[in-house]
Amino acid sequence: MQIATWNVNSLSVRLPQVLDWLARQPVDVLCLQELKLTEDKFPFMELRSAGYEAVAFGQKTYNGVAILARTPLTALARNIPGFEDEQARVIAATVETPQGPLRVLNGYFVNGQAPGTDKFAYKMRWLQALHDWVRSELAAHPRLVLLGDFNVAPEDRDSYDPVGLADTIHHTREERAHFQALLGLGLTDAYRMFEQPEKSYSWWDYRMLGFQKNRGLRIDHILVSEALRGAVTACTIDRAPRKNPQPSDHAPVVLTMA
DNA sequence: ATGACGGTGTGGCACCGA
Repeated sequence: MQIATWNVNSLSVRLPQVLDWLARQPVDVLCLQELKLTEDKFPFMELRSAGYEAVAFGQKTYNGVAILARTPLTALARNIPGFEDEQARVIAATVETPQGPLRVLNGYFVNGQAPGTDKFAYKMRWLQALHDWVRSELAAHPRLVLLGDFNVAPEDRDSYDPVGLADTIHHTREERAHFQALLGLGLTDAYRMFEQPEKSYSWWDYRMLGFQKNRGLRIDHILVSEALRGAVTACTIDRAPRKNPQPSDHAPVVLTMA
């Protein structure tokens, strides 16, 4: 089975590309971020016609997340329980698979703007709350994936300019420590389970020919629990949609499991 | 140092993203 994550930067604009991508990459589960729309505007019908049920947690203008699946989605959760948040950043659901239930936690992690700002402090609080929640989710659901737009480049090799961008947003010691803390719960960065091309990124700035020059960051991730790790057979970044007219600035990341 | 690109809103630019 395949499960993917894609920050679409406005689902209203990108829906045709999402449908086109699903037609060519009929993944079992697709997690979306940055819907930038409310649930009353979510394209449930169009996705159903394409063979996908969906659950969505939306917001006007900013944020918004959804899970699409070919099979029913149950045990829905919105945002991090117990963490007051005005922003729609997390949706979780359980998907039935031939191997048993799979818990899917889809997050649009806080950007954080710059160290020292209120937004960065919010990012730190948010990451701590996420960590505590993921620990309890893992205890209840051994077969679990945590995926989405993490807004963290975990290592220097995940950035096109680790020296010039050292200690800037996505690259700080604090953000990376939070990423490592998630791995410390028993999660594995599926992309790094395999040999990958050098300079592999999942996001490129729209400006200054960022994609053409491959000036990007790997900030979209799929983490798998210990119970799933042995079943993972591949993890890839699909750069093709970034070449579309009117692309999202992010590319989908795809996990394949036996 | 700044802006560059793209999306959204009730707009003629500002804000946000990463």
